[in-house]
Amino acid sequence: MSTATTLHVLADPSRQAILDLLRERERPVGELVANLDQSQPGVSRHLRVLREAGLVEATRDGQRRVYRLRLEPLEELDAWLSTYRSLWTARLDQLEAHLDERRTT
Amino acid sequence: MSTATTLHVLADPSRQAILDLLRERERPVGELVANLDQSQPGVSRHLRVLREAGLVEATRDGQRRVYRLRLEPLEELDAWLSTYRSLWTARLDQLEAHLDERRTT
DNA sequence: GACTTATATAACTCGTGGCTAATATAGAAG
DNA sequence: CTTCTATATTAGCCACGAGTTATATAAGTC
Repeated sequence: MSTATTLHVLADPSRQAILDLLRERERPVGELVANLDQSQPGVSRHLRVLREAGLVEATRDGQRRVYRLRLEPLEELDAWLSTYRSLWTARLDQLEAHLDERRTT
Repeated sequence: MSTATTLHVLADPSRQAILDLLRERERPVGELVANLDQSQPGVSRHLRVLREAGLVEATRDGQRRVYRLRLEPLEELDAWLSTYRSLWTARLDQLEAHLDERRTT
């Protein structure tokens, strides 16, 4: 899944809230609905989007479906972001170098 | 600016392409247009969105406007992502611990 | 099988966002 | 002040996405 997809899926407050809940522990849909101030179909729809983006996965438990977090897309996003991270660490390095120079001269 | 805003703004291929170009060096609008296979108004509109999200900033140079990257929102995004990063580093730690245990027993 | 609970899907409405073409602004040059 | 160049804004169109209500599916209970 592309990082653009992951970004788009993450850029929704309801879905962020779902991920925040699943970050603590896996949960059935009903428990998510109870915590989310949104209709059950709405939550199910978000779960579908998250599932298709690989950000969550579900297993059946009787008539319930238990959802849990999948970290892979977040790791990919982290990798993408790291190409920018080098820019601000470089900036810090420059600052340190500058301070070093001032100290030694 | 909220991370949700940053995520939404980043979740567009055209804007990602703009940031990729600005990652190398600052550039005037015309140079971006020349590299972007999109109309000038389209690029200007994306630049506005990026500007309002704090991801780029512009300075005048005669009749041109030179755009450059701003890292702050990306750093915020990185900080947000780091709350999840601990989850997969934890996973790695567990793996290591498991391997250690196998080695010592 | 009839009924209940848990979850998913469908149908619909409504706002947002991206694209383009046309126009406006603003500085540079003559 | 007219003209040219660089960039921004506006207006209109179309697609997408989020929310809701109603309905379907599927498992559990009696």
